[in-house]
Amino acid sequence: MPFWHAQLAAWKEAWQVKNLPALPRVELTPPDQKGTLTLNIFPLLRAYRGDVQAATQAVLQPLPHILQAEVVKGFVNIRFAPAFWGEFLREALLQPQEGYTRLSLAKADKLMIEFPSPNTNKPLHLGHLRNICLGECVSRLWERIGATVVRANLVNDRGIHISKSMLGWKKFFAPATPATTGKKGDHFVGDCYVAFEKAYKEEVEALKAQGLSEEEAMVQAPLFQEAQALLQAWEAGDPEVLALWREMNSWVYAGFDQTFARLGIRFDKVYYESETYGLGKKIVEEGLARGIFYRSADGAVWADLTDEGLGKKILLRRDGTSVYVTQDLGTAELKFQDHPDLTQSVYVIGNEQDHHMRVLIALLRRLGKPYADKIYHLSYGMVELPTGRMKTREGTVVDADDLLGEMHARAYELITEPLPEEEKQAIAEAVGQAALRYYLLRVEPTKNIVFDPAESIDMKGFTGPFLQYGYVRAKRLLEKAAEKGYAPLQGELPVQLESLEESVLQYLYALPHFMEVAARSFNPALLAHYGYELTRRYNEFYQTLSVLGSEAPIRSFRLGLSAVYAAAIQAVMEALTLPVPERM
RNA sequence: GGCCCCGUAGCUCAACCGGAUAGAGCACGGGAUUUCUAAUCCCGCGGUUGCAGGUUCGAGUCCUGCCGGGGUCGCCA
Repeated sequence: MPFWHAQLAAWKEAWQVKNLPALPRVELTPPDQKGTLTLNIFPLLRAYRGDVQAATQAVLQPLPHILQAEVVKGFVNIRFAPAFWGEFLREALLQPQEGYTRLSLAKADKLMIEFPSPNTNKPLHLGHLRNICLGECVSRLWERIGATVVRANLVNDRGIHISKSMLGWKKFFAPATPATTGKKGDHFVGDCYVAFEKAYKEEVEALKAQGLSEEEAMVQAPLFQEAQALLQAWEAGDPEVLALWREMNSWVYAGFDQTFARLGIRFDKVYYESETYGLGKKIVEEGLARGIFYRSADGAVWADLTDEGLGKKILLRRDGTSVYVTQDLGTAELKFQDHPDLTQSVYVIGNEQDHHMRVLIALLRRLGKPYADKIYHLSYGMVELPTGRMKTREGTVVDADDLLGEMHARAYELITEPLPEEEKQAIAEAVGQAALRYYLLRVEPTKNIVFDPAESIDMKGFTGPFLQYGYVRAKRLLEKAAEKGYAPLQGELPVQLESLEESVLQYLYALPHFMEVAARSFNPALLAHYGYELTRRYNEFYQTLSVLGSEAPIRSFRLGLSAVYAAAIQAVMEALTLPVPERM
């Protein structure tokens, strides 16, 4: 409901006093109709026996400053008088932080938001960037509406894939290091992993040529056997294996930290699966003892979830080592040990793991964990190439660092303002990232994104730089006004407003609504579209009407409008994780 | 085969609890700058919302079936 929240509360109250059957829906009036807000009174007509006049009057009575109300079918379109907008702009300007762009709606909520949880055997790619943008954006949105947020990263630092990169290093790279090769640590380790996969594939092909099936070949290949032995040695605590593991991880972390820093994200808490899988195993043992799980003849431990349509799930291999879900059980428990007062535990994970997450929640429910129902899987679609999925082994992965560099270079080319080199670099970084991040956030999380490396990400139109540009122009306008001694919202208000002004005001007014809905629905795309539409309207206003050149009361009002626009779009960009440049 | 997600203009996406004539960007064609940054603005072109039923004052939205794409379904994470 796009009523600025404080006013909405008063209005709702007035309604409850009347004891009417239903509140009318409040919507933004569509652009082709005259008005700012529309009250949809269709649902009320029954109570008023089809008397549109009576229903309209009842609805309008508690609202202040109505200039005009037009009834079209079941819709009551309201326009507000300049006095209303003057009040609104003043309040928004007085408290751009607490009252307008930051809300106190979710003070009781405390969320842990887990992202991006990378594996430590390859560098970050475009899929991780989508994950990071979503996770950080959702975190900021909830903070904006008043909640406490704990950002958590879960590092998948153990498992067969790690053994593979370790073997890859031993066989093909040792004793080289990132330091000796000058390569970024995560990329270096990624190369080790790819080298392993290549050699492994060759072994599998050779075995298949000898008549083995694909499945047999994959298990019997010497490199795979070696990797498994390495994993067992790791779980047994072999000091030599652990030392190499630690060293290679430190290379990867140094690389990740560099990319995280460039993206401006940090975590309140980092979990390592190497530290949580033990707890996971313990939970499985307990479940086994309580008869919730069972042991098969070969010694593996299972959960039977067939009655929930989730099939059977292995929890411990026959050699006793843990699998993915085992460590996730431990991590889930640990999160609530660390923060017992969490109201929600959010996992930002791709939709390829929808099934896995359902299994995890089902297992926790069976174990009687009260937090099982506080888990929310923020599932998002894949970032695909026109040719299909990105695949490490085929070298079609779009590397995060490469893409950031490319965006920076392209943004740099577009800078026309004469500015010092250092500032140009900073702007290029801000604009490049905004284009990339907006591109990833403007699509609803559930949908797949097709990224075509041949067609670069746009900087014009429905893009991040579009929002930045609107902001920069508004700020420069305000600066120039200040130089001339013009102040916003001084003296009298204009007698009547231009429709282009009302168009901007309508959207400014709706900011808190969009902020709240985007947060609660975990859907940044809503705010991305809001920010675009708001800026589109402001640009139209800016392009068509003069601010500095207009008469005093109008100028002052338009400056107020511009100041609130700047505050609003800044808040939107911050929530969407877009950098906010002052020039471009 | 079972389950999950997706299907809207040539392409990329919207449509807030079911609401008014389904809207933007890109691309394409035309136009706007003696005035606040042209990464902007204006005009034009572009639709059987995958198909068929159902629910109701009203369906892109909800329900059923089908078609197409993707994901996933006991020992990768």
